[in-house]
Amino acid sequence: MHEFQKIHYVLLKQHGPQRWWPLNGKYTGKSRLSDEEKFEICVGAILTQNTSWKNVEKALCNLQKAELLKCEKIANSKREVIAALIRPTGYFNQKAKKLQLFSVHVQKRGLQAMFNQPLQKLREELLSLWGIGPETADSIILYAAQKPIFVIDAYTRRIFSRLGYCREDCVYDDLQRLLMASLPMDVKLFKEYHALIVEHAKVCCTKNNVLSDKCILKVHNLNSHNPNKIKCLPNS
DNA sequence: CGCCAGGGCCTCA
DNA sequence: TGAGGCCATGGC
Repeated sequence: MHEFQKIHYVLLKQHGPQRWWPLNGKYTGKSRLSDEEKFEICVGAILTQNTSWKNVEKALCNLQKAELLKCEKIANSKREVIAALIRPTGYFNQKAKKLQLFSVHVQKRGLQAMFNQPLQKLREELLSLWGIGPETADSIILYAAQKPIFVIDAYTRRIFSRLGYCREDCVYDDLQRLLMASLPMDVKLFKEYHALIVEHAKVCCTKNNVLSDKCILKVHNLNSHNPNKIKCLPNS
């Protein structure tokens, strides 16, 4: 078994199934999603940019209560109305713009038509939108469109850099290629793996806490990887 | 008070 | 391409 699969197994054993993506506060982990649910995931993916999920939940709740958590509603509302509702997530002016540009695009394009494309086509289309970067695009692809791609975020970089596989400031696509090269293209695996990374980072791999002794990855000696053996990700 | 949180865009060299 | 500034709230 490759080490990346072993790490997933160990994290799963410690933290249990995460059942992402959370939908209106609940973790169901279901794979059949309505268009409304898919859209809600997209909204959450945008709102959680550099923001704790707690604050995103408040914003989603506000949108829900105002009955604006729908593509057409967000697309046709006033910018200030959206901004006020998503205020708890911070960057509310920018994010209101991002949500509206995304919603207008989806409205014109059609969610199904977009998501039915091959993965790379979908990724290019998402990345062409203002406000959608690689992590947000990949979160949408994996959790909303349910196509196999590994989401890289600050937690992923932190954990895998501390395990010796990359630099903490490594290039997004480089780390993504490294991880995906040794894992089966499995949507459920990628969903759970990413969720487990987030959970693990929150619980015992925080910024100021470098692989503590209670960290299961350290216990299993999975941090013995030598970056000189397998080529450390080039940053330049 | 400071740091951090499931980033991304813009500018400038 | 890369470093640095900017966006901004809430929890601890």
